[in-house]
Amino acid sequence: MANSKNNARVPKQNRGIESKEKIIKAATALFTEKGYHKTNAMEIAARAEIATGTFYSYFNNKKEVFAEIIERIFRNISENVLLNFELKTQDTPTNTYKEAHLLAHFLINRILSEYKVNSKLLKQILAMALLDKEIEKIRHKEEKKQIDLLVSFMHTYKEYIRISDFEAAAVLLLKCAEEMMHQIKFNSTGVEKERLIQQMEDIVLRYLLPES
Amino acid sequence: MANSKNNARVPKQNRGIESKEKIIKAATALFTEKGYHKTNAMEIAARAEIATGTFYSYFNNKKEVFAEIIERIFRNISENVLLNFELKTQDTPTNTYKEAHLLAHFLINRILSEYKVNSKLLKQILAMALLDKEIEKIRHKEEKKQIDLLVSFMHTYKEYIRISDFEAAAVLLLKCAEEMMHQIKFNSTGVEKERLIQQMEDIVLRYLLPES
Amino acid sequence: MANSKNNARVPKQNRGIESKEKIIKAATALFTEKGYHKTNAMEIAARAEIATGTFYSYFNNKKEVFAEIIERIFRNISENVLLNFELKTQDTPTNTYKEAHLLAHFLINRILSEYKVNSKLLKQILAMALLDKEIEKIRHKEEKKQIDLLVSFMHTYKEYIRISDFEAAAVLLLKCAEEMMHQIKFNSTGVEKERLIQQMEDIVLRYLLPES
Amino acid sequence: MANSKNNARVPKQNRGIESKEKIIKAATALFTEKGYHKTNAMEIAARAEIATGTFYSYFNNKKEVFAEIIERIFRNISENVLLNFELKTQDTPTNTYKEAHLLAHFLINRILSEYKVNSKLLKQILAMALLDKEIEKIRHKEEKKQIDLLVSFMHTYKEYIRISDFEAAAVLLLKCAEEMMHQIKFNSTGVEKERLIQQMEDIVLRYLLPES
DNA sequence: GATGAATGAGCATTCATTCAT
DNA sequence: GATGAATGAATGCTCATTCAT
Repeated sequence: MANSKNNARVPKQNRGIESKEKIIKAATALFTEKGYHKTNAMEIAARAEIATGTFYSYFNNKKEVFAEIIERIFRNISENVLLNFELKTQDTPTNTYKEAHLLAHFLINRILSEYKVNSKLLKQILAMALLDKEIEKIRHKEEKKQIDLLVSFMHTYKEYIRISDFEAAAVLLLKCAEEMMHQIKFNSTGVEKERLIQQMEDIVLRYLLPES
Repeated sequence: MANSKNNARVPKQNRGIESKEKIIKAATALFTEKGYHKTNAMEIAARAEIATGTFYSYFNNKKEVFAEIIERIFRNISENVLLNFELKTQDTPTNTYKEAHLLAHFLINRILSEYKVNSKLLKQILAMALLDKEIEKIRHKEEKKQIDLLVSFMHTYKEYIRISDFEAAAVLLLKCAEEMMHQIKFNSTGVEKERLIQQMEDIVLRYLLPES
Repeated sequence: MANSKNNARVPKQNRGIESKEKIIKAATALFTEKGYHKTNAMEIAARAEIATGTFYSYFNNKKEVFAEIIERIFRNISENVLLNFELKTQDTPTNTYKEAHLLAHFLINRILSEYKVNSKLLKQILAMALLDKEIEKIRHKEEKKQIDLLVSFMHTYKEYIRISDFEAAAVLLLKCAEEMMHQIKFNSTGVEKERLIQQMEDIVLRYLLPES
Repeated sequence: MANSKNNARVPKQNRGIESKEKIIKAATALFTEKGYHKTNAMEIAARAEIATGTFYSYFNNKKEVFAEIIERIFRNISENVLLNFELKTQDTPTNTYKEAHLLAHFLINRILSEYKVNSKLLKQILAMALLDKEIEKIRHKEEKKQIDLLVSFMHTYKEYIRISDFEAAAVLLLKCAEEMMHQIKFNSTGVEKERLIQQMEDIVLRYLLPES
């Protein structure tokens, strides 16, 4: 496991890049359909229409493919978030209320739009982040980015915000928004999406905005 | 899988009850130490100092032990919560502010005290609830209980509370508190426990209490 | 297997006889439903509503129960056959043709009426007689009886019969009749019962009777 | 059982074909020596000098090897029978008696020559055809072929034959011949081969030929 | 480089049989 | 005598990984 030889090939020719892409595509499909634990390397290779041996020239094991998949997903998300953030901050803000709303919308919509990820695959990612140190690390890196972004966002509007511990606030608000999103995606409690979003907005506004 | 014979032995003699307890104790230890997936039935039996066959007379497979373990944990938690709730509501409340504080403390402390569960085992439970339908069901049942309890709590103090969608509020607040607890337990972001609790309290008070 | 201790208890008290009967009844049901190989001792005991240990005080293993069951079945059959035979031979025969018909009917009806045994259990018995020496021996003993009976029957009417090798004839006719019965019971070829019986009669008459 | 993954490898390289043949050879030997039920997959693999896993890449379980073995045996038999049949019918027949004799010999000799199969293996096949639906199906397919062939044979000589229900006749004659063969092979009654064959011929001739 | 056959340790599960109560 | 819990060897099957072609 830990002492796996680090000899996974980095493809430089087109054929190699193609094979790697085929593996990742096949693995994503299988992890989504059957879950990470019930998928095995031979199966991924078969679905990717390559030989078992070829799989092992690109990845040392199943976990590496999974890691690569979630890194790509997170990279995608981060790019979208950054884009979103820049768009929002380009607008010249005029009043407090609008700012706060922006913030709330930022949180909610970003999270919602981010996780376009297939719900089954998302469950696999969340579970693996709990079970495996390496996957956990990848997820934490991503979360750190989001927190930093939110903290810097708060800084931009700090004069309109009633709280001061931006970091703790960012952690709680992001986690709360994320959980709201899971509730909606996994639909575990049966409370409707609209009601959750409305209350989430209310929480954010009341928490961040001073008495008007 | 689905067609597992429903022939798990129900111990009638003292010896049998002892064996079952030994299995659950050993399994809990191993799931905590090595995680669910890296633990196997033979190992549990060995640790419990019983034969492999004995394991399979009490449980049809590893998952059933896991299910029994978390059901016990949740039963424990529910009992504690109920106790806590009854103690709090016996006090004769005098003013709004105190009520809200009670609510906030209720949320935070309950969650904190609840999850005395070993952090590693907790991760296993959370992960399995994402990966396995049956474990998910057990967890959802528990969450439903907690939501209902919080909703009924809000009803008791409804005249002091500014919001009206108690159900959506309960879901969000519980999830947010739970996530805060996970942040503290798993210490992923490095923000200190006290700061998180303080902000959490602030969120709850601002969200629930009207302008004073 | 072979060196199993011969310590199966012979029940002398009523309770013991009852238990043994319960075991045989339960085993018969299970062998019929699930087949011999998929039935196990614990299951028989459970169905008989006795303890596993009790099973082993009456029988040394599963095969012994099976042997006892088929011995009883064969004893039953033999008694019926003998009865049938005696009834037929009491009639004072008057002409050749009638005798031959009697013989044909004897063969056909006896076989048909004999094997009232459940078709699934019959398959198990036939298979076990092929797979296991001891069961084979029990079956052969039974077949020997039937052959002897048929041979003695032929002797009684020898003046009307065109053949002389009674033993070989008995073997072939019995086997042929038995197979006809299996065809009817297991319905493998789809040829109707009546057609098979008619042709069987024809075979017997032509074979045994001289030109009239 | 029923939901066995249909992933038995079809060997493409020479090495693979060799392995599959080695498995079938080893399995045939073991089924013959020890019987189907007392043989297990690991043992077959060991005898074939391959790894357990290799066994399972070519067959999903023990039964599949058995099925393949008997299918090959039956294919062989069918080819021989067809050949035999064609040779016989090429001769220009001249009289009734000779035809009937041909038929009798066809039945007897074909059955005898067919079952060159090892007697122990034959017992296993017969038993499994009684115990297992899939094996039963394979055997029935083979029997159907033989019946059809015999019926068409009777048609060719229908003017010399006294009976009209060819299908029922074919079933009974084949079954009777088969049982005779088993008597000879398994030698259960002690009646000599020659006597049985002579009576069998007599049965067939009397049954099929009209009074001359 | 790619292939896919082979490996074999590893794991889940069963069940005939024993034996303490 | 009866009980039923305990045993543990046996077996079916999987799959990550290697390596000859």
